[in-house]
Amino acid sequence: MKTVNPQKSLVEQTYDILVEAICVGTLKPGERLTQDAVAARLNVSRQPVNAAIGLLRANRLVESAGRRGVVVAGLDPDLLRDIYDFRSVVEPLAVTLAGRRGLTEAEIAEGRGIIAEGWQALRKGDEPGMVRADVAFHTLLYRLSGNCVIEETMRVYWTHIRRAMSAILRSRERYPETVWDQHDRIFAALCAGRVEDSAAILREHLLGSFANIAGHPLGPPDPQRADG
Amino acid sequence: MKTVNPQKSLVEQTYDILVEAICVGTLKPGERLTQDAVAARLNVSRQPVNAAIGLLRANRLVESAGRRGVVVAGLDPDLLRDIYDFRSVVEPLAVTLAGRRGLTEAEIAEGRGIIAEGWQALRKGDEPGMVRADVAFHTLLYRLSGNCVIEETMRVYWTHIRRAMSAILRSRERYPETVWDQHDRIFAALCAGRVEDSAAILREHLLGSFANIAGHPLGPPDPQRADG
DNA sequence: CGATTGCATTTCGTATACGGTATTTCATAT
DNA sequence: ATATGAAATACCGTATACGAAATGCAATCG
Repeated sequence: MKTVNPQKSLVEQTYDILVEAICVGTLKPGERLTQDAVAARLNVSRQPVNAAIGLLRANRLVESAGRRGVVVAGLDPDLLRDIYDFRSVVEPLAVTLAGRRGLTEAEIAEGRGIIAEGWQALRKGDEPGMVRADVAFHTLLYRLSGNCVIEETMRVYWTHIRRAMSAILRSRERYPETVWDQHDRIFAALCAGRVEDSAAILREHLLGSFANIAGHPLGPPDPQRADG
Repeated sequence: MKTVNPQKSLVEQTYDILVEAICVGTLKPGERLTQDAVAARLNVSRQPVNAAIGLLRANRLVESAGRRGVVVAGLDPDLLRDIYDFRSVVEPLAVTLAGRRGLTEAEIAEGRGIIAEGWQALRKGDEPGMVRADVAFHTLLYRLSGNCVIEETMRVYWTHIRRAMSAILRSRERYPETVWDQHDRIFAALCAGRVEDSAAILREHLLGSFANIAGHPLGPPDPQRADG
């Protein structure tokens, strides 16, 4: 029979809701959040909201506004550059470690499934689907590395990457069509044991992804437009 | 004139106290912590303790024990291996970025000061001093990189590295005498602009540091000895 | 003697209250 | 019109209370 699903705490639920709203753009950069307002909106008390906002602050998704709540952090080009510099060494390490430990048949199948979903989303022009598959693909690489530090560190920073991706897609820019070809080749090389090839293609992929993001004006938002 | 030092919140103070106790070994692996006990000990209410323990849990310094509080995490050899694998790519990136942006005279002086303190601590056999200087040296590299992702990520993991260092020193193992020679050479090469040399010495340094840690039995503690 | 069940205790999540601090608004003086 | 001071308001940190959930232990049954 089915097992009982453990309930997420109110803190976790609150955090997830706010992260999602920030990533998809429902909560815009510069928008102010107070604990009372969020608590009223989500029909909980201030205590779990305080804890969730503490996590958002720690993950740099919001910034303190003195004793006037917090504001949703802007898309910071400097932070994104730091994240991509970071990725440029961490993700090749991830595929190196993954190649070293080898992939199981199930893991190979899982990777191919994610890539198939990415291709399908590209065919359909399903941009949110492409973002989801993109996240799933890179998260898989971290998991395959078997290195929990890579996995946990990147989980935090992917919220920022997702925000940038969503912002770019909202401005009607196209999702680069080379992405899934590159994902395909990265994974194929990894499965074939050609780890250095895989790492090289990954570095190229990251350079391209960052060039796409850097070429898009994500500068600090006009505060007057916070209510836009 | 001097600026007013803003008071640290009770949450921050509680977290710092607990981290310090875990790092220096006052709180031992396997030791159980409940919110009521910590609150009574520190003379605060449970609320800031709950928040601080949440951060400790997120930083893997404690582990949940169901509805029986948390336990201080053991020194996990797998986690330390993951951290050192991670460092092996992140720290060379840090010196690469530092070399790219160049060092100011003040930064060069600061680095030399830290290294001098390290040598002095070595001469005096001041092991806590050596650990502090070690932390300060690597933290300086992260800061010099100008990459906030490196800086913040490594800040978390250095609590684990410090724990391992403290455990090794408590077992009367000697602090490797090559450490400060290597720090000296890493920094000298960086200051001279020989970034690849600096990165190469750093990698060698990390291999040695990890070999030192890996060679020391840090395995999961005997739970019966939690009260030791 | 081992397994099961019921009950008491411990612990935590979260709601609410209170006080302090920072910020904003308004009134007054120049 | 501008500056300044006082008052009001908004917000957050933290204390406390309450209820739910998990755990441990003892009694009972097979």
